[in-house]
Amino acid sequence: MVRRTREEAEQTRCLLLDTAEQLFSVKGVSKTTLADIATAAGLTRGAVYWHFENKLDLYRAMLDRVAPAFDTIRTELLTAAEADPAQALWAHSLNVNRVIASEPQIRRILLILLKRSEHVDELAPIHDECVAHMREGQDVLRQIFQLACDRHQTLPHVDPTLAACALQSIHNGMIDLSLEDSGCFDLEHQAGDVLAYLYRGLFRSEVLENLSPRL
Amino acid sequence: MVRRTREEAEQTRCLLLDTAEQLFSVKGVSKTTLADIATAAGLTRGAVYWHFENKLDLYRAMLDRVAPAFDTIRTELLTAAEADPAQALWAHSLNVNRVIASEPQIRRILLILLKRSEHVDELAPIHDECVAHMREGQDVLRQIFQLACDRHQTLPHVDPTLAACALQSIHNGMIDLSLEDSGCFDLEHQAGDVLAYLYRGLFRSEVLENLSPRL
DNA sequence: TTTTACATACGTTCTTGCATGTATGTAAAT
DNA sequence: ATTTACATACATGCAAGAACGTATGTAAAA
Repeated sequence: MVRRTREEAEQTRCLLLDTAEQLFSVKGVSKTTLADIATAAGLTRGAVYWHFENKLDLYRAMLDRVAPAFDTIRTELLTAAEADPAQALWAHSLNVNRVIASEPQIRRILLILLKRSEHVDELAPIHDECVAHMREGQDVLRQIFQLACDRHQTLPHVDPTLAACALQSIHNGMIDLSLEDSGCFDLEHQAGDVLAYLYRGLFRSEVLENLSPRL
Repeated sequence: MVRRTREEAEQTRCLLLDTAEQLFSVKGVSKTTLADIATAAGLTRGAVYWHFENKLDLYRAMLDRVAPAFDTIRTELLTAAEADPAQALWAHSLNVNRVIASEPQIRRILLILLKRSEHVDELAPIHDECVAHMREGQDVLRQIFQLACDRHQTLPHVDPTLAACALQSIHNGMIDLSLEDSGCFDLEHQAGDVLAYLYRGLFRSEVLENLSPRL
C-alpha cells in the first residue's frame, strides 16, 4: 500500500493514529509496539517513523485530535454562565456526559488516558498537561460557582472552591465507572439522576425547578 | 546480605515488596524491572525469583498486603448499618478518607493501581478482581441505601442503586484528585465538606442534623 | 532530477527465564 | 556431641527474544 500524493499521506497518518488508538485501548500503551501499530495498519515501521518522531510524538498527536471537543464545551459553559450560572453548570454537566457517551473516539482516548497508560517517565509531561487542563477546568467551575453564590442561587454554606471539587469529582468518578468493561454504569441514562443528587445539595430548590432540561 | 533463617527470609520478602511498592509508584509498573527492584533492595534477581514466581506474582503479593484494611472498613459499615443506615454511611465515608489520608502504604498502592499500571494483559485478571471487589462494595452501599429508604431517611425519589453510584463516584473522584502530585485536593481536610454537599441531596435534613461527627 | 512516502535491513540495548553454583541452616542418625 | 544429608536462601551466568533507532533502498510524484 504505497501512498503517493500528499493527500494520501495524510490519510496514512490518520490511519496510523486510528490504529494506535485502537491498539492502545486494547493492549495498553507500553505493550503496544510501533511494529504492532504499523502491521495492524497494513504498513511497516518505516511509515510510522516517517510521520512521527517516535512513540511519544505519536501519542501526543493522538491526544491532540480530541482536545478541541473539550475546549468547545468549556467555551459554551463560559458564555452561558453570565446569564444564569446554575443553568449553565447544569447544561454543562449534561453536555459532558452527552459528548462522552456519544463519541466513541472520546471514550477510547479517555480509556487510554485513565486505564491504559502509566502516568510516568516520557508520558509524564503529557499527563501533566492534562492535569493542568483539568485544574483550569476546575478553576472555571469555581468562578461560575462564585457567580452562583453571589446571586444566591446556591444553598447557604456552599463554598465555590469545594463545590467545584465536588462537581469535578463526581464527574470523574462517573466517567471512571462508565469506562469499566463490565459496563456497570451508563453515562447517558443514569448520570443525570446521579448528578441531580449533588445539585440538590448545592442549589436552592427554586433554582433547581427552573433548570432545563428538567432536573 | 545473606539471610539465613526463615525469619530473616521473611524480612527479605517484605523488603522486596516495600521496594517494589516504592519503585512501581515512582517509575510505573511496566518500566520497573525485577533487576531494578533487586538492586534497590540491595539484592539480586535471584532473590526475587526465590520469593516470587515472577513479576505478576510479586505484584499480586504487594496488593494482598493492603486488602485486609478495606475488608475491615466494609465490615464496620455492615455491622453499623442495621442500627442507623444513614449514620453508618456517613461514618463509613469519613472512615474511607481517614484511612487513605493517614496510611501512606494505602496511598501508594492506590496510586499504583490508578495511575502507575495498565489494566490489561497479565495485570488484567488482578484488576478485574479489584473491579469485582469495587462492585461488591457498591452493592453493599446499595443495600444500605435501600435500608435508609425503607426507614424514610432519604429524600423522596432517591433510588438506592443510583445513590450508591453517586457515593462511589464522588469518593473515587476525590481519591483520584488527591493522588495527583499537584496536591490540589486534601482528602483529610476538604473531603468531609464535599461529601456533605452530596449527603444533603440524598438525606432528609432531620437525619443530617443527627449525624456524628457533625456534618 | 529531486523530493516524497514509504519499505527493508541492521545493530544495539534491555529484559526475561532458567540453569547452575554456593554458603548456610536444620534435623536426624550415630 | 558429631556427623550426615538435605533444604533454604540467595548469587551468577547464559541464551533468546523483544523493541527501538537509524541507515539505506526504491518507486512514484512533482
